[in-house]
Amino acid sequence: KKDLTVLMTQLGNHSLVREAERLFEQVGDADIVLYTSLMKMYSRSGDLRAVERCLQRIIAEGMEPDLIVYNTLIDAYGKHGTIAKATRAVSEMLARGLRPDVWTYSTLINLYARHRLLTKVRSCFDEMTERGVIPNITTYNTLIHAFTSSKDLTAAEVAYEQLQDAGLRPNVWTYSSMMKVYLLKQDVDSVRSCFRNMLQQRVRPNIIAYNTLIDALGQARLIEEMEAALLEMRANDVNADAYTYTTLLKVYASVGRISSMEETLQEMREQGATPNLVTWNTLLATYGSLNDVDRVRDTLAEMRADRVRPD
RNA sequence: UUAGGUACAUAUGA
Repeated sequence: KKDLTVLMTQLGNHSLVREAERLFEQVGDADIVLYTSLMKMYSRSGDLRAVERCLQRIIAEGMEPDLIVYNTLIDAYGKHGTIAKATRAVSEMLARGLRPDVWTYSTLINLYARHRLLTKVRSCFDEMTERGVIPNITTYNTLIHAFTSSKDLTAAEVAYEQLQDAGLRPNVWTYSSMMKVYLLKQDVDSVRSCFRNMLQQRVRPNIIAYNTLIDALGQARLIEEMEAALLEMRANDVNADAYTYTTLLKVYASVGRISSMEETLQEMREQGATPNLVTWNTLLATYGSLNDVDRVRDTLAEMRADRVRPD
């Protein structure tokens, strides 16, 4: 039961969801924790109706939905539903005497950010602090991302300062987010120093931090340094993923190094990374911009042979 | 059982 609980929170893949459902029914006496992870699984697979059914079942079986159940529900509405539904879930939660916590507010901030409602993002943060709920590092990371996606890079930098003033320590998510901010400002020096700062603070860069660094160096046309970063990443036992390779393909294409791009695609397959839709689109766009119709045709055929559906 | 459940970051084109 414990294992299934953990497993389900990591699933979103449709065939595995069906498998997990079977196991769930076999377990029988599901508790609220198992139900919550089932909700998250459905949320990840985008099945909002199934998420709602979980809540109904929890109630039908005489259990009291707790704060975590509602936080999961609100997040599901934020990702796949409407703000109105999320707001209703908050009211329902309050009616049950549950108090929104730092997770609830961070979820709501993220929800408003996804809907590009920057004013609501700010008012939600203010409401949180007024009610004595202390923002944590994830709250600030969410804010930084919210400001970044609405192109208010200055606000993102202010939030970064504020989190440190509040005595919080940036984590790898924070550093990656700030590297993206500097990348968008085309300030590769700041990207580099942010990465170094992360190392200095003994925060271990993960694949996302490296990918962001590689993208920034590539966009600055610092090809040698980008390749050095890739080597350093591997030396630290971080394996390149589809994002890494797609970024490399894009960078080589942008500097007209088509053969390097093709070698990289080859290497990608040798390393067992699977080209995805974005990878194929990047290749198609490259050959398309070169008016290389034959290559476009070949690439499209390869893509289909790989069972990737063009969008 | 001092166990298991919820929020945040990276690549393409429109």
